[in-house]
Amino acid sequence: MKRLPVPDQDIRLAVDAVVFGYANNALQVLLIKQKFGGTQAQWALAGGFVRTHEGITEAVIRELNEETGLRLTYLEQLYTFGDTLNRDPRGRVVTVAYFALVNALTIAPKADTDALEAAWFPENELPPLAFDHKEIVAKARERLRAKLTYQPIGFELLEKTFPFSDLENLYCTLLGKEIDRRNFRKKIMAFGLVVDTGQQVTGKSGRPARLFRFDKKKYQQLAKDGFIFEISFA
Amino acid sequence: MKRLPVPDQDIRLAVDAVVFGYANNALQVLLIKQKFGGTQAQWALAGGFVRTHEGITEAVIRELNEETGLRLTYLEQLYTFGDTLNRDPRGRVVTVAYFALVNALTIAPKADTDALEAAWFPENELPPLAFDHKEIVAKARERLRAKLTYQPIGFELLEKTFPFSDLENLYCTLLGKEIDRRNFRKKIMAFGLVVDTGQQVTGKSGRPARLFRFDKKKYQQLAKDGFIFEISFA
DNA sequence: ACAAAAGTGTTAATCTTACACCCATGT
DNA sequence: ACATGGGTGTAAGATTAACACTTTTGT
Repeated sequence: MKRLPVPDQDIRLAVDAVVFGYANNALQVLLIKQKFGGTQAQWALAGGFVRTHEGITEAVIRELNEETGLRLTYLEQLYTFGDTLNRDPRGRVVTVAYFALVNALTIAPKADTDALEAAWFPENELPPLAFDHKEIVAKARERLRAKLTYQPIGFELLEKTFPFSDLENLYCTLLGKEIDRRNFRKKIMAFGLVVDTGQQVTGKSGRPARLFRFDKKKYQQLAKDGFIFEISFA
Repeated sequence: MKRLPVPDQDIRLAVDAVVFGYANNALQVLLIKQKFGGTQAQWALAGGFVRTHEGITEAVIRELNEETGLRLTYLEQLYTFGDTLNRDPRGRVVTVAYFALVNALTIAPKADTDALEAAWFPENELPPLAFDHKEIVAKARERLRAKLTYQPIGFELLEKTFPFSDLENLYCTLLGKEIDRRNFRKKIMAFGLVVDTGQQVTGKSGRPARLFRFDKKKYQQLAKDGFIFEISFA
């Protein structure tokens, strides 16, 4: 088979991931301290260059694993940043950004690989970021806000079983709105996708909370038939 | 300034555009007959390789202009296809796909440039497509369906002034639903974004239709303040 | 007994749906 | 006069929004 012509191009392809977690009633963003730059090392998103023989999604998963060992609960492509020619001082780099969620802020420190330091920052206390990563985080934040209202994505930020108030808080915090607790519970429960595990959680002050679980299988079943998890607020 | 290291990578970056038009009560897709392949030349999306010193959006616009001379009414990034290593026989090619709309199916034949042939196909009569372009079109189609219900994107497929029935038809056709004409008109009019131009269009049989116009400026103003053009159907 | 958080129903208002006839023009 | 597509209102049903007190535990 004839090898068809391919153009000369001096463009690198990278991937970056905006990983969100939820802790202390606040949205947290995962950042990595860059290797290069010495004392001026900046914080940046997890990511790196795509290898010639790996898919781009494969590449993000690999980079995230190398840098943090995190176990993701959700991953989707976000947007490709390639309109700015000098986003990266190393040359022309186009990056495919991903949007990821985790339900536990556990970073496995891996001394043997390339990450110097990985840490969680509350979204309103982000340090200065490398490249155009601030813009990428903003886009991811917007995606998160939007998806919360039409996909059951909030559950991916909570542990498998959770008290209902955690869910309430998550929605209030991430959407920046006060939400009527009674109406919220009614709406969520009406889907029939959140089930009572029977367990209770005690320990804190106040009445013990029951623990709930999101029935993901049932959701995926329904989603196939065109069901949309949609929730709106006053 | 020290030149930082950049990896060896043998990946090309391309852009492709799914351009939709609306004519004869049907959604139309713009396709280009590929230059290479001789008698086996296949139809494909408009697109090509990104140049080292141009932005990716710039690249789609350039390619579209070179190949068709089309005047777009809407353009946004769709998705980046880079998980399949052999999507392109020429080697590892990652493509950033764009989603575009036009309100007139006018292709300027440009003999001097690279396009052999460009043509519109109704969405249900697409020929076999090159690479994974079928998948890309499917994704764009899905985006179109989704956006129709929460962004005033349908207007981009109509001429500047249009009879209301065109808008009705467009929604019915593209969403594959029967829509109550009275309710539809009420909902659309309630936004206050579609204004009567006072003109009428006659010529066809039946009562003459008034011509309307979408007030894009007003929409953009409202959109800044968080307004969402949302429309749902029974 | 009190503090702290969890849990729960009803009503009014709004929005959505279903539905059928008259109007203005060309032939 | 009739055929063709354009234009319009109302009533019943469904959904959403507003609102406050009781329950269970720990201290």
